[in-house]
Amino acid sequence: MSRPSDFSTRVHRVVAGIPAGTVLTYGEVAAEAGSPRAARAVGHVLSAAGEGLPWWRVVAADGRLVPGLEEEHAARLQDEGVTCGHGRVRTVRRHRAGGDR
DNA sequence: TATCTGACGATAG
DNA sequence: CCTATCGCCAGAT
Repeated sequence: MSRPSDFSTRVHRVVAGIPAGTVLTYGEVAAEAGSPRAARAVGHVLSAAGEGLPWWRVVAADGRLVPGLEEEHAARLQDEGVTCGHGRVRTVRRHRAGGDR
């Protein structure tokens, strides 16, 4: 069957598996998808993704939110328990223990 | 098939 | 804080 590349499917699967209140970085998602260097490709996939995919749970490595959708992104994150500020994530509940930095 | 673009990451200045 | 550069990958034209 035609598949939109294993990557896009992998990314969709990973992002859809992110628990609420948790945020992962593009690099983390890319690594989970099978390519730790495909952070850029992940962003591309998310931009092409539609509803059903919690793209807002994916943020940049430096905590930066999506350019152009900072309001939307921040609103959704805060709705799940993530605090944001100035287009940037504040409190992050990473899927990895340890806390934030 | 080639080229450009982009919701990236890291380093350097 | 900012911009600039390199490296990486997938999608669109």
